[in-house]
Amino acid sequence: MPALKAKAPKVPQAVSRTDPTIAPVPSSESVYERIHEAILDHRLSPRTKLKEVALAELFGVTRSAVRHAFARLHAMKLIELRPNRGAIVASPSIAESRDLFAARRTIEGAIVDKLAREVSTQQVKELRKMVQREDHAYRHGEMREGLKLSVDFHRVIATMAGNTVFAEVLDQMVSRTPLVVAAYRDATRTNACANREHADLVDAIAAHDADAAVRIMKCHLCSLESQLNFADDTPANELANIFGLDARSSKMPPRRSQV
Amino acid sequence: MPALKAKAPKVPQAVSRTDPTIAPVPSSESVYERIHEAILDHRLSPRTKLKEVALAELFGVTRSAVRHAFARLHAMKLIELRPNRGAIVASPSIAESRDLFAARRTIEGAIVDKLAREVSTQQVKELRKMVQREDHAYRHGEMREGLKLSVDFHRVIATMAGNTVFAEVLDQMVSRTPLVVAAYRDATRTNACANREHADLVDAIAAHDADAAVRIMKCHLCSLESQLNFADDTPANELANIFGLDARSSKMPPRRSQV
DNA sequence: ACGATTGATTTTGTACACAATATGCGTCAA
DNA sequence: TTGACGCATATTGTGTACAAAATCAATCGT
Repeated sequence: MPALKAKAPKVPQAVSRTDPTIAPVPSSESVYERIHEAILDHRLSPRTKLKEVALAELFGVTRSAVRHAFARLHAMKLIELRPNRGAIVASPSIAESRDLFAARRTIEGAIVDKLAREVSTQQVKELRKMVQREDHAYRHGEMREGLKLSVDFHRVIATMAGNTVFAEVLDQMVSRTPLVVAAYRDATRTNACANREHADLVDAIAAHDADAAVRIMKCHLCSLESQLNFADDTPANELANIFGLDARSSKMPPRRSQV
Repeated sequence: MPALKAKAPKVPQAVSRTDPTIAPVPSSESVYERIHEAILDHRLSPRTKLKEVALAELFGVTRSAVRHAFARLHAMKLIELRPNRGAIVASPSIAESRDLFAARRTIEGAIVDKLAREVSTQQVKELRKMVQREDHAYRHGEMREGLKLSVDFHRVIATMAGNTVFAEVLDQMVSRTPLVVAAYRDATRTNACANREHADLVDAIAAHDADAAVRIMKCHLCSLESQLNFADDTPANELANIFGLDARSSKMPPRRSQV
């Protein structure tokens, strides 16, 4: 099995590190980003096991790099780190998901309130451009790109509001939301991330109407949450609930796609 | 110098790990906790350099353990990790400090609002006990213990409110606050962490008066913030401001106590 | 035939060695 | 005396080897 790894123990450093023109970034950074992105656009489902060696070989880095990336992903609450049992992508519970949306409502409410009062015309222009690009993506059926832009929209608003602490906190929450959606998406409903609401929000912000902006933002988040199915009335889960055990661990075959 | 470290390369694992009665916890955990506590009660000042080997020897662990602890402390924004230049305890900027307090006001506002509506008599009893212990500590001049209890009070309130996402986020913010205080404490003012305000807050919560509770909490945080000195009109800092450089790095001798 | 047990294999945890980088000091020239 | 340069030292970064633990499979006993 370990057939393609036999070299002299010295000169372990890749030459690219010494050549400043090729790769000046620590290798764990790219691993972090790639996993982060994969989780964001639903290529990695909740509960998927993340094996260190498999990922290391896949990305052409060492296990240490993967491990560093894991530490950061865990800090962002995107993966779970089970002692001696490795990492799996996080699977937020129903309660946690609800808490997340509740927290987003109050934090993003505060953010748009602040932004609506202080926004510059330049910023409004940028926001309109973002909504337009998002709209374009959805119209052309580029769901993945649309989702990314839609997530970025929330991040940009948080950054524009100018409170770095809020922006950091919200970044984590926004990153976690796709996991919630992946876990509880209602298959019967279309999840088109209501682009119209983003446009309305920008209008309210542009008009410096803080109250309206807050209302629209909270409404937007509620509408997102309402598209999810927290009922979970499959037999397996009812049993799990009855005996007070963890729900998703005993689902059908919960897509333990090994990578 | 490396006089007391010469043993066979095998059997590197400490025996305590194999003996379940002694130390079942990963060694990095204790390092994390000890540094965290030291930052919390001002034994470690902002900008203090944290050397890996020194800490490893001090705590009797390996460099790896210290490194893991650093990763977590960085995720909590308690230390800064400068590539190739090691770790220093974080020194929040003035803007960041203001943002932190602003964020705490809206988040803790939301938390007490929720708690005031749902609190149980049992929880009220527990809160009263906490205020009492805090009061006791301050009356007996145990400032360090009082500070710890005062911080815990905010954490307990967040936990009681029952939103885990808020509780986690607030935990980070509460942990960062002592750093802000350490950096900008006004020497001329007494920083007795107004115990009276905690008692009033519990009264409002017990009375299910959400509006009053929110008002008192925000007022409490404003009062904390107002005890700080963000003016920073020392000559050194004026120069630093004029040239757009970081303020605290050029202060007198900013206590670079090496540990 | 079913469940428990043991051994082989896989997978994670951690110490350590060495490389890369930064820091501090002494020297030298202007 | 001041500033720049270069060497010696100190400190951090990372790959790798080995140990501990978990997982899986086959066997055995009931």
